[in-house]
Amino acid sequence: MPAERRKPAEYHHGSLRDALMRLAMQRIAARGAPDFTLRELAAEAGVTHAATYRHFASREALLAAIAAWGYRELHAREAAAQAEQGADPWARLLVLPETYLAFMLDAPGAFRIMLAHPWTDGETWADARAARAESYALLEETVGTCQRAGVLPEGNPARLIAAMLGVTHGLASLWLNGQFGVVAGEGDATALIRETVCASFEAFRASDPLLWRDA
Amino acid sequence: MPAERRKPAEYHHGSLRDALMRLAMQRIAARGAPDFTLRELAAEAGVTHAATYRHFASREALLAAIAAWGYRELHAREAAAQAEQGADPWARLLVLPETYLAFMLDAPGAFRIMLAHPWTDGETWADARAARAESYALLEETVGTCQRAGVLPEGNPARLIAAMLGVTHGLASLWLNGQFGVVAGEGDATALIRETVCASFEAFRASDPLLWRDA
DNA sequence: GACTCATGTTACCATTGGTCACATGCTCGC
DNA sequence: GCGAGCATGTGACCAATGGTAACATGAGTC
Repeated sequence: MPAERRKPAEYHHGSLRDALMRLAMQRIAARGAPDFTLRELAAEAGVTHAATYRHFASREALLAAIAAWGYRELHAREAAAQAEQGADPWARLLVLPETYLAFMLDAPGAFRIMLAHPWTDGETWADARAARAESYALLEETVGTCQRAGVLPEGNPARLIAAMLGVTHGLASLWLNGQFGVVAGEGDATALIRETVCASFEAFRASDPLLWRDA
Repeated sequence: MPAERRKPAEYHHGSLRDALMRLAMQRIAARGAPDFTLRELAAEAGVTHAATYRHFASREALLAAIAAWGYRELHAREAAAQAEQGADPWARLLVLPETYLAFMLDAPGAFRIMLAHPWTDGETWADARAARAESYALLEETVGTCQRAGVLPEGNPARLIAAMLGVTHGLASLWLNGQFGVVAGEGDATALIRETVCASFEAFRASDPLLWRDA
């Protein structure tokens, strides 16, 4: 981490914005909550806390920037993973939760802000919201393709999407909050999660189309 | 809310602890995050902020108390709902997410602390953790009964539980964080959630037992 | 080499969570 | 019925925090 800290001789940091985001994500991941201090972050970057306000309008804005980055990165990884899968719609669908969970392990700090942090309304989170919408659109599109190809049951796609997003996001959320041990005991939780998500998707695929029809 | 505020004449509030918890839950529900101030809470209860420390060791302890109360209340409601269902194992299982989601609508403030707030380690959250474990045990037991009765596929119960808890908790979490509109558009989100959870459970019930077997 | 703009610093502020010594009043043994 | 003791509330105080503003420094440009 001393890589972040500039030598005192230099006045300008060079990439303070990125450094602050990295440090914040490290701390969120380590402490399980965004309970760092701007002063603490700035100090580790070798800078006064007031300097942070040159790059982020507020502490909350730092978090929002992390969330936006996270959703964009996730979206990029999902798109790349789908490209590798070729044309098989089911493979392209299954790769989404896979990437989602892998990203959670790679960047738990960002993930926590993305899905366990209350985004207060207002301008601050607008960018993050846009990035999130993009990421969700990919899932919608992929599910639509699957339904048209007959590899997912007919019915209201919103229901299928909700179910899939629910399992994936739900297990991720449980894992992030350390609530997973309660239900699954010890052992390789991440493998269990991946396999459970996959099993659920298969269950949805083979399910009765009547289940997903609107009332 | 003036019910909370004692008349200035009286020195003792009478039930300050409960009043503070109620007020905190109101604010969390309204603001979507536990970003209230102890002073603000105390003022509305008609009391100095220092008085709160007679009832809670810290701000965090207040949140922990709310979480513990929430899990105990949830557990009580689940047990009561099951009792009403008689002996049918499947009905007793389905009533659990139903109660879970209904409680979320009744007490969104508590719910948010229960599942979207990082419980830092330590003594503070010990009570909440115990209450949570109790609540989860009920699900485990019910799923076990269903498997033995043949209304749920064979296989590692931990996987089935994870899947069920995943959808339920995941959709609840998405709803709480206002992320549900992104996938489902407008309309009665709560009905969609309930029905999606139910559909998922049915899909799991009718699924191939091989899906849930350990690798 | 002077102008300028981005970036960082110092000094400052109000607010917050938390503590402490003191005040008040309910309750229970006598 | 009354005094002691304990739970509960108060007021004054503290260090730390997020945030702001005026000033300093440096890099790039003409």
